[in-house]
Amino acid sequence: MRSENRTAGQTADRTFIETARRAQIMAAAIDTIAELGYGKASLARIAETAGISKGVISYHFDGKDDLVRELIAELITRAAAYMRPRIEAEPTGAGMLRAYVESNVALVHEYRNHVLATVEVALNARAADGSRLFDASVLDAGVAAVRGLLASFQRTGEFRADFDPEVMAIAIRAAIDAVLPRLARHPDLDVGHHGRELADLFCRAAQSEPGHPR
Amino acid sequence: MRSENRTAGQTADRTFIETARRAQIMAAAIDTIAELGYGKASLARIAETAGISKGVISYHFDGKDDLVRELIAELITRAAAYMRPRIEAEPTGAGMLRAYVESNVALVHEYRNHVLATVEVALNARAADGSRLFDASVLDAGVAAVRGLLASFQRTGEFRADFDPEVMAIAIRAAIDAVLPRLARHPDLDVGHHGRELADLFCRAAQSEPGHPR
Amino acid sequence: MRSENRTAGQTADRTFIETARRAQIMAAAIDTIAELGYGKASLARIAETAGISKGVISYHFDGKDDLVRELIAELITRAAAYMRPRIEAEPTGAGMLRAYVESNVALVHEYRNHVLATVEVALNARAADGSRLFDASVLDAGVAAVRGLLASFQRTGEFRADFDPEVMAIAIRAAIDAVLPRLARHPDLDVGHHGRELADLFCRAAQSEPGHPR
Amino acid sequence: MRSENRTAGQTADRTFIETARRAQIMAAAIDTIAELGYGKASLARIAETAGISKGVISYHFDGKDDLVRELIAELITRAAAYMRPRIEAEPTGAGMLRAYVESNVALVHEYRNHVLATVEVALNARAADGSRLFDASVLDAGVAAVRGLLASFQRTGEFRADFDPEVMAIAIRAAIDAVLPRLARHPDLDVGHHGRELADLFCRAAQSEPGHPR
DNA sequence: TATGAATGAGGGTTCATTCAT
DNA sequence: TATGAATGAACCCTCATTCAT
Repeated sequence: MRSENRTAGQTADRTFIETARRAQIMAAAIDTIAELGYGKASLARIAETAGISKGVISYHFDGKDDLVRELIAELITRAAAYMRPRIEAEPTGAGMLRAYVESNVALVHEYRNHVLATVEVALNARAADGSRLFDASVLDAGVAAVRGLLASFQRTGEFRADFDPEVMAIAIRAAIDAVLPRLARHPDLDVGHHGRELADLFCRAAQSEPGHPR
Repeated sequence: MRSENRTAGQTADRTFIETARRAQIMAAAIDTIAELGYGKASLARIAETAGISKGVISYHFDGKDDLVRELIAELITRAAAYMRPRIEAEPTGAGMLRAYVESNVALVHEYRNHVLATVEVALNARAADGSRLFDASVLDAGVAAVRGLLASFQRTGEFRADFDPEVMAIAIRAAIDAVLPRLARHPDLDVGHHGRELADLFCRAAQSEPGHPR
Repeated sequence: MRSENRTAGQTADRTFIETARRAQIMAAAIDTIAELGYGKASLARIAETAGISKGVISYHFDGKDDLVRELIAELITRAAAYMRPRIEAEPTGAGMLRAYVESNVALVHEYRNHVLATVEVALNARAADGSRLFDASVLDAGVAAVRGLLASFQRTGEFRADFDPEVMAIAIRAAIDAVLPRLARHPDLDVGHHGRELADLFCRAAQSEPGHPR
Repeated sequence: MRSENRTAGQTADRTFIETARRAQIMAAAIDTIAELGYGKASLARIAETAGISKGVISYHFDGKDDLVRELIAELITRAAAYMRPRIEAEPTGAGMLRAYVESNVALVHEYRNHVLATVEVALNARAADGSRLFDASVLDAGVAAVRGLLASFQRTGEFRADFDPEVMAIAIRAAIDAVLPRLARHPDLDVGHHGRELADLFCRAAQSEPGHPR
């Protein structure tokens, strides 16, 4: 019944009530971590937020690590479902890059607490020996995707050939990730404007010609 | 001898041995936090790294909060000393922007663990009630400085007028800050190249003309 | 399940086992404080006395302060239940005064350790800044009650009018409170005799007439 | 040089400067204990009050226990010097009793902090194993002195024969000791009035005849 | 004589986890 | 399934004491 005993395909075996409980607990964890940070988000507080007893969490999840692991996995799934169609609908490189940036910023806006919690977990969760519970493969994957996009349109000539796609990919991801803490402190941030400005910025930096962004 | 009793000017009152011990403890704290993260960097472990007893830290610092506060303050001091002359030596906006980015990246490279530790602390240190121990004013200050630089050269016409200097400032700071975790995982990263590429990127995005970066 | 979340009425919500544990812990605390004094009665020692782990106390009580607060509250409840009916059964002022003194002395005798612990706590418990955790309102309340009794029978003329009821009330409470440490050192003290003698003493001092004590 | 190596007679051997230091430290200890209580009066705080380093105390006294021992001893000496001549000047039993009570109350008033500190120490100072550092012999001695006074005038017939001098002695000491905490909370207490009232009270209770106090 | 420095034990508290019910 | 109960380790901090200078 604990998730450790499952392979991906077994997810469907879960009872309705168990699925609901897990969702409830994860939602509580997300909000608690988003508010208090990973370090202060004890199981006791998460349980309190969820209005359940502490033991339930241990029952449904294989410990705190398992809980946060699932939390991250779910955000990734959501992000892919949200962004991929928007990107793939674009024919040009600039369009795809713009779609990537804007849809990602929108995602951050929409799933604010979830993203916040994920970042908290990814940055802070550590095993007993101090090693990172989540290596940076998640982040690396994001960078790699962007780099691939950039590089492929460098090859078509739509993007300049004289920039390092790796460096720009890192910068793009960083700029997107920076929206979150900004948003946390300035809740009335104009997210659409911010997304468009970022897309402009990187399109202008990436495109070959004198540049007619947008 | 605790730091709480001191004003800035009193720093000089410290014994030679106390200064040495404080430096030793801070160095140990920096390395420990950089390696294990803020959450796992207990005073016990810091003391172990320093090869001293746990109580010594309490003797020289007014608790863990005081220690990390000093740690941050020192990095800021170092950063200013390192970057400011390099920036102010440049006559043009593009030069200053480039100097800002490159010197900051170089700083991150040179004081890697110190920067890592500072970021860990700034992101994670929380009070008992969950509120941030260090508000984002430090980060905001960095953003504000860059935005000021950008805006002033927008007014001179050297930089384009049609971008939001706030958004670009955020992006610049984010891109620089992203070097650190990258460096942590790829120690052989070509920092000089990375810094130049970033400078190119943002100069190209900011400058008015068809663009002749560098 | 911590007491902080309860109002007075919620006491009944407690599990049977929790009620039992709380009682056990309080009993252990009472004995430990009575034996070692407040200062030496650490949670570790109290837990040891109770034969449980230290954490259990934190589980059932909201910290040490909460534990000792409850301890005091319970003694006050017990004292009132014990003394009030005995006092109110008396028709005359001298009778009430005598009942007050004798029943209080008897109470001290019967709940020796509990009273000892309460006095230890009331006198010694301090907050981190040195301020008293329990102000003297408890003691003042006792003095005020006695003073009221004295004054009311001064008005009826049964008691002399030429003494300060405040001063005598203080003396009465002090004389009663002094029984405790005496008892601690001389366990075979004749408590009944002591109570009667004290009652005689203060009746003789208070009564108007040439005095026919008892 | 530490006091452990001294017999009573060696006190005179002390350097002038040492005597001064000891007095300074004791004064600081008295004030600190009076303000914060024994439990919170760490050597560090006492040293801070005295404006000296912590080590000095360890140098002049054989640890904290030794310091507080001296503190008590000195108060006893002072008390005897203060009260004895006043008592012995009285010819009658009632006069002596009155002188005892009033001079003792006056002493408490005059050496308020010193008495407060002594009480704190006597009540709370414990050895590592929890045993009292100061047994109650000090207090017992006070009770015994009063009991002797009462009993001797019971034999002369000046005092009634039908009260237990032990019980009354305990009550008298307790009433006097109660002045201190009262005074601590009501600094403007009329000490002279309080002392006279107490003397009246006990004289009236003790004297043989229909009672003409004083 | 006096100081600053360092220690190590013990303080209260929080926490993830386990377990019987 | 879910709960309350209990544990024990680790946390930060304070303290009396020791020691070299």
